[in-house]
Amino acid sequence: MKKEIGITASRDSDFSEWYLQSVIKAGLADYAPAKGFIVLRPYGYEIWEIIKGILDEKLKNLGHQNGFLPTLIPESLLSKEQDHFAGFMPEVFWVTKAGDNDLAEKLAIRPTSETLAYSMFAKWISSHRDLPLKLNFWNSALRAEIKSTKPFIRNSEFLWQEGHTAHTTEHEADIEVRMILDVYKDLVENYLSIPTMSGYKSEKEKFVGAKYTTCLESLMMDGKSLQMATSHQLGQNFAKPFEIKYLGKDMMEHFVWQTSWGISWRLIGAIIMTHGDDKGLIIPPRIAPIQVVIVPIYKDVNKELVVTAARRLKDILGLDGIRAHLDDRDEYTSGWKFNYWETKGVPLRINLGPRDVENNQLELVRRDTKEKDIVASADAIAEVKSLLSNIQINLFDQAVKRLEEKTNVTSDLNEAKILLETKTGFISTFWCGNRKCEEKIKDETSADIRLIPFEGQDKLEGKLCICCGLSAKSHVILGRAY
RNA sequence: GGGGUUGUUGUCUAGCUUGGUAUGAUGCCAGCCUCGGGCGCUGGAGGUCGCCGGUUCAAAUCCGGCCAACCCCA
Repeated sequence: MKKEIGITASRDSDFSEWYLQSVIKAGLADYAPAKGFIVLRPYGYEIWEIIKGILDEKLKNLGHQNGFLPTLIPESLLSKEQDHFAGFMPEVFWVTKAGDNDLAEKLAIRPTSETLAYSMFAKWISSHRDLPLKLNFWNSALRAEIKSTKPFIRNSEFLWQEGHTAHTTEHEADIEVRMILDVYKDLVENYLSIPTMSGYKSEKEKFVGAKYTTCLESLMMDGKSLQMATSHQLGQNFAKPFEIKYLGKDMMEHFVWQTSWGISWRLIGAIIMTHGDDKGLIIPPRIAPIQVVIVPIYKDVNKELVVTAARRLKDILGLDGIRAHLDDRDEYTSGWKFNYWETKGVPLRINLGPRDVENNQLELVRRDTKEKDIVASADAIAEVKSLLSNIQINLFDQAVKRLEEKTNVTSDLNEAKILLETKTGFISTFWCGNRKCEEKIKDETSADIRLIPFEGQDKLEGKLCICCGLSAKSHVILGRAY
């Protein structure tokens, strides 16, 4: 009350500092001793576990199986696909020694596991009966980030999931690519409450080694774009150097068609940058480690009464599958706890004091709108459930509104530049497909072609490239990206 | 890759211009107080002043190098 504690940066005037404080003060993560690395603390890890649990189930339902790959990759293996190797080279960490002895061959700490996985695929696949092979790996990847690190968004090591599949036909791999992207879209939109745009990456921006890349892009509160997920059609680019071949029904040898795809803990950063406010996090209910926190309010004389009622309430909610937590710590005042749980982004709070116990009622406080409501104890479960789903939807709707407001249409490069500076966000426009233009757009506006949306590619008649004015080949979305 | 800002106790910070015993808050510990929006009181512990070197009788302070974090631009 008297002092500025909690988050001291304003979201709208100092977004970067606000983000940092939100992450640290909510107890999600902390800086690690080694540069560029962070430590995931229990609260942050719980969010990751929940996201992981949801996605893992979806992937298994689609017939994917989990495995685990080693962390080190021999240089000769990593370099087998040349584009891939050249693309990752600048950020690879190398292991060159074992104790005091130099290694005969350098070992790369995996920046991604395509080469590892596919050296194994070559051993495991020999018949069309072995296909499709659909594997998924929950692990970490290391890519050296020396400058511009940001917790969850850009670090030298990150947690992720990488899926790797092999198929008999190109078409089947195409379908896998899109199906996975749909799974990701469902996860991000319906669980994280973050609207996404989906489409293809340009040739310049696609995954190194891929035939094409599809992606989900979302708009953060500061108007910058964040890549949420990618799903790649690898064609036979890896199958050939790795000799992943099978004997088909036609008695002939064929190379497989492959896909790879992933999401990372970046999504946690996206949640913060999409929903947070000046008090800190707001976590969508479906992925909140604590969905409802109960804060008892009492004096010495009625402590027993209130805490007993609070315990009972917590148990009742728990039995109904609601992740409820009772903060019965005696050393903090209720007012302090209100602020504490708001910073941590718990979507719903129940204030329970002597007055409420006496009147068989509760006070419900939503994190997103800060609205307070008194409800009868008998209706607690129904009210909590309805509010949680309401908050889930409201967060999504708010984000959709922002996305719409911040997506501006123009076919003039100068205007695009002005819009990017004044209104921030996305520019919806057209492009001739020429890489020179793509680079010029970046030079002039600092904005990339974030994606070539799946939608709207059939209305190109008479549309001109924003850069060169020649007739357009694609509808594209420009944005400044993380 | 280029430029800028900043490093003082767990955290934030004063002191640096003009060299001389390290400032305050918060947090932490013990006790009291008891809670409807970061309560109050008393006492206590906590420091290689980012690191290395130089100048000096004396360096948080001046000089050089290095490291790290953050910001802006490519």
